[in-house]
Amino acid sequence: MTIRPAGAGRLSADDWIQAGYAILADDGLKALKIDRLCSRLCVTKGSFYWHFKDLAAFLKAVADRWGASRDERRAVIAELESLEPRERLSRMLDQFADPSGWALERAVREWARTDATVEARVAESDRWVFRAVRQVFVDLGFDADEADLRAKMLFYTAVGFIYVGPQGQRGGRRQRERMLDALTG
Amino acid sequence: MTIRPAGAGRLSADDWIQAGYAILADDGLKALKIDRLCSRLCVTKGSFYWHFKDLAAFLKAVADRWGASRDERRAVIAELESLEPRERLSRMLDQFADPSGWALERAVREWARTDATVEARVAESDRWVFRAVRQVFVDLGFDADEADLRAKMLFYTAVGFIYVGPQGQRGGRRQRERMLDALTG
DNA sequence: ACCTGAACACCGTTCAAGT
DNA sequence: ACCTGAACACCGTTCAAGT
Repeated sequence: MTIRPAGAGRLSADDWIQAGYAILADDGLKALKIDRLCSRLCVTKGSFYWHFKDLAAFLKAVADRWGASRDERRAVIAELESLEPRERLSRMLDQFADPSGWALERAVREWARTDATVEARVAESDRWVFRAVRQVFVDLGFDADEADLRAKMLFYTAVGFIYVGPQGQRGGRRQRERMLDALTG
Repeated sequence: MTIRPAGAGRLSADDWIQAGYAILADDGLKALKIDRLCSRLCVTKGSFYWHFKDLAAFLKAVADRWGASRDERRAVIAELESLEPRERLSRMLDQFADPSGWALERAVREWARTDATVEARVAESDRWVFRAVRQVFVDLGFDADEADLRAKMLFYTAVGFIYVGPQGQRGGRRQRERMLDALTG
């Protein structure tokens, strides 16, 4: 939230991870260099190596943190279980429609292409979310095949949207609801 | 297609670009280093700098080549115009369902996140394809709003699939056709 | 405990010299 | 025309020394 002013006390590992998140979201994995982190945090490289063994350890810490934030989102979605299916779907989609995490999400998926650990985390998160979406369609009374198909359409649409960004007319929440109506009707 | 055997004559700029494609698809943009290209082609760095001004010029050449291959695909899709809409959609989706280009497609989209030129090319390609898909739904008799919505669902589903890979049961062509039936019905 | 500053290895880049 | 091989600048890494 607040940017650490230059010379405002010592840093924690957390400060480095936050800065890593920001660089990742702004300019992607390629830009995530120690020098860049240092200039952002107004310290020299030695400081980095006091907090982290090496770049790989730092990146692992960043990935762990991302995994933790995914676990939080999973908990939020799990709590929707008590809602009726159509409403549950609506709330799930709200989670994805928030653009504030898209840049980071893309960056992490990009990262996953060249890092097996990150890839495994992303894949596990995808599987969990997909199953939750499929379950909604099962709860709506569709048979296994039909639920699978409809869950795919919705899930891939959401991921695809994060990558491509808005196309065509401005849709917004209204169009999202119409899409859900089409998929659940 | 064929790998250039070590010591088999001199290289062309084209050989470098091919090697670049392969590295990009295999291990992403981060792995696209001059040293890596050289060891793949069995030459030293000086050779690279005879063919290309610098790394940026090489990357531009690779991007141009990708743009050219997109123009070819665009032409293929444009030629489908004479087909009836439902069949046209089926053929379009066949273009996307071929996994052989997915790794490169992801790599180029990843690249686009940190390169404005590549980003512009990808965005233009996306716009063109999206409009072609939307036109099919218009031709099927849907009004502008409905065609826009259905085109989004199909387009984002295709892009999302390329990123996430198969989820749930094995779908294949049969499930693709069922999805098209659902979207066009 | 946390950081500086200088040192060293690696990859992008240059260039004179080779065939 | 096309390539080698050695040189140099940059960023990841180390470490003795500072507060």
